[in-house]
Amino acid sequence: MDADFFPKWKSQVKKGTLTLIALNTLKGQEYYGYELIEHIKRNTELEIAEGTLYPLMNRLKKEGLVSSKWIEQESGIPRKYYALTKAGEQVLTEMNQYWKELDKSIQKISR
Amino acid sequence: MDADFFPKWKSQVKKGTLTLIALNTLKGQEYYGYELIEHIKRNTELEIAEGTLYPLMNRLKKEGLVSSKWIEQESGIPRKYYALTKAGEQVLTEMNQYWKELDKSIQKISR
DNA sequence: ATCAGATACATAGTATAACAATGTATTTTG
DNA sequence: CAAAATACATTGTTATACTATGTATCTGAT
Repeated sequence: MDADFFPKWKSQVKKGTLTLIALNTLKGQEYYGYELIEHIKRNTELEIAEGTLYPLMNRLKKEGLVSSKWIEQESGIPRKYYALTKAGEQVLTEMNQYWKELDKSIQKISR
Repeated sequence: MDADFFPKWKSQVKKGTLTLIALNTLKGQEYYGYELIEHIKRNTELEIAEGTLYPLMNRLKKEGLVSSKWIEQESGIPRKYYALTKAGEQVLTEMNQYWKELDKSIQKISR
């Protein structure tokens, strides 16, 4: 038996799930990348590697689901803030609906 | 915008999720591959391609989470039945717990 | 009787996404 | 003053779902 099965499985479950979480987090408030990672870690117990988040946001931007803008800081490194677009909101609604059904199915078969 | 985003996302969400669903389905009852696909399709609205399920079951077998045995049919092609092992039951319990927490987090941030 | 579709297994190749490792640069804290 | 935290980013690796394809048997409709 592979003792690493569970951690590997958790990593696989994140595929897709992280997108859902990131978009939901951006609903109603803008965040910059590093802040998003911290916020998600605190609110979901989920670790997102930086090497996961930045490529993810680039994909979402390319898909038109989020927009981004650089904000200069009075001191320090400028921050790139992400915001949910109209298209992003629409897709997110579909995604949340799908997730709900999925969870319902899993609850049904796992009892 | 990429109109195919949503279908592609759904496919990504299946990564890991299908393992959870397959193992839960095998809890309490044995199924053969083709039957598993049909059963899952009926109970979850989830399509599992055959090219997904058979490699998945082989992985789970290699991990020791399921066992398999061939059952000859009076007529027709023999069927390979899968059963959850003790180790599989234990891991499944962890997985169901993790999923529960994950869903709770998502419900929290998506309101 | 024949042919299409369902049943039942399986594999090879492709695409996608998470992660570790690495890199740059600045600011804060001990 | 050095280490840790902040803040961005990319490259290469790994795991998994899917399409396409292949084999073989059985059932139902014309």
